[in-house]
Amino acid sequence: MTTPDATPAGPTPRSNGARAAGQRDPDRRQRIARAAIEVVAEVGVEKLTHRKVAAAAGVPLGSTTYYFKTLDDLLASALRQAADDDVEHLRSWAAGLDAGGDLAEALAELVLHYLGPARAKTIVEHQLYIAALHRPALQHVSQEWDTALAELFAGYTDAATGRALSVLFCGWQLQGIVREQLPERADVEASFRRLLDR
Amino acid sequence: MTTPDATPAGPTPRSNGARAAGQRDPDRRQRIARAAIEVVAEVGVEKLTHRKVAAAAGVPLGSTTYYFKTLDDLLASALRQAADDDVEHLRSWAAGLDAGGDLAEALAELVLHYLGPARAKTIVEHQLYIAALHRPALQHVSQEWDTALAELFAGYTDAATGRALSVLFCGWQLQGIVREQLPERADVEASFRRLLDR
DNA sequence: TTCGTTGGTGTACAGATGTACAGGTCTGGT
DNA sequence: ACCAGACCTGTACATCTGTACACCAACGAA
Repeated sequence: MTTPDATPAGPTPRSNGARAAGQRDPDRRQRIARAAIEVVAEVGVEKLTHRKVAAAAGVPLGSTTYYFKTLDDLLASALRQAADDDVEHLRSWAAGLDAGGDLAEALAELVLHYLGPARAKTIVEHQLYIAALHRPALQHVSQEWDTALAELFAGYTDAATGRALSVLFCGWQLQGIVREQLPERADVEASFRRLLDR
Repeated sequence: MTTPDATPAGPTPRSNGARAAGQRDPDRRQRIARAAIEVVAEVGVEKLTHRKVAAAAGVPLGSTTYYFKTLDDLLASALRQAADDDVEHLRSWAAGLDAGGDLAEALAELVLHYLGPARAKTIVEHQLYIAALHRPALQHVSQEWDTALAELFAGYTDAATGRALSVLFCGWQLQGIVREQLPERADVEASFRRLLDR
């Protein structure tokens, strides 16, 4: 992770089968943004550097500064990317939701998914979310993120309940990521049920 | 904030009325830790440096490295200090709570306090909390923090409800610090009430 | 008084970092 | 075939960072 020589784009000017200078690579910007997310997951926001991202993305250092003028730009794109990916994931979860099913049960399942299989993703998202606190330009991305969550949940109930569900949902995530032990599914489910029952 | 010359301990070896070398100052360690909290509040964890803390605390650079071998040590102490201060604040809040009063109302009030007058404190605490994610030695501090919260709330209800209340409480805080607009007191109160009603 | 010990400071240094930029390579239009 | 411009890369540099450490001041014991 310290030396960029593991990347396919080696120091050889050309002749290498890897990508040479001048070649178009339209996805590269997004690849770099996703690599930044990866780096944040591994080392935390406070140790995010151009060089680490370049190494993780398999691109030369100059490439990261070419696509992102400043490190904050990179962080901003990473946050946006993470938010977009997550909202999309949530929508597909909602699409697969049984119409007549138990919402409290499904929400508990979702929480445990975010704290189990998708734990790394959850951690990154919270890191980026908090990083936005000192970057006014990013705050609206974070806001839209949990607004989308609230609206999604509101679709099954009403606006106020949707909001409350999203708050509780974020709370379970936040408290979950600092503990090794997952919360009891029954406890999570019961808490959602209480918000849903009138 | 760049030059440490604003501190009472100037470069003059002695003669100055300010503290000279060799003088005892038992509170200095704690003062530095609190200064670190201040710096995090201003610039975020990712830009915490020995020098900034030294400037904020009004001590020479050598002093911060004398009391805290490494920067992570400093961050750890800051987190512990913040947690201790907060738990103490919560306990005094609980002590002043009317025994027969409405808990949902009081909790909503508390949330708005953390998002209003004590907003800066809330932001720092979340920053430090998240920073602990990549520092295993610190995770138990974060855990104890919200465990204390849950136990405090459980004192008025039961263990499961206390936990749920603390989760919802953290959720409101988290979503609140990225928005300028405070949540509606009625909404917050209603959400707590739903967890409390059986 | 004398002197060892503890507490505190200023400075130096090696390493890492963000960023600019000159130059190289390819593409698409004419 | 030619060229203008877009795309991309490697490197250099000023700056900032954590940390070590030699030095000094005060205190307390003898």
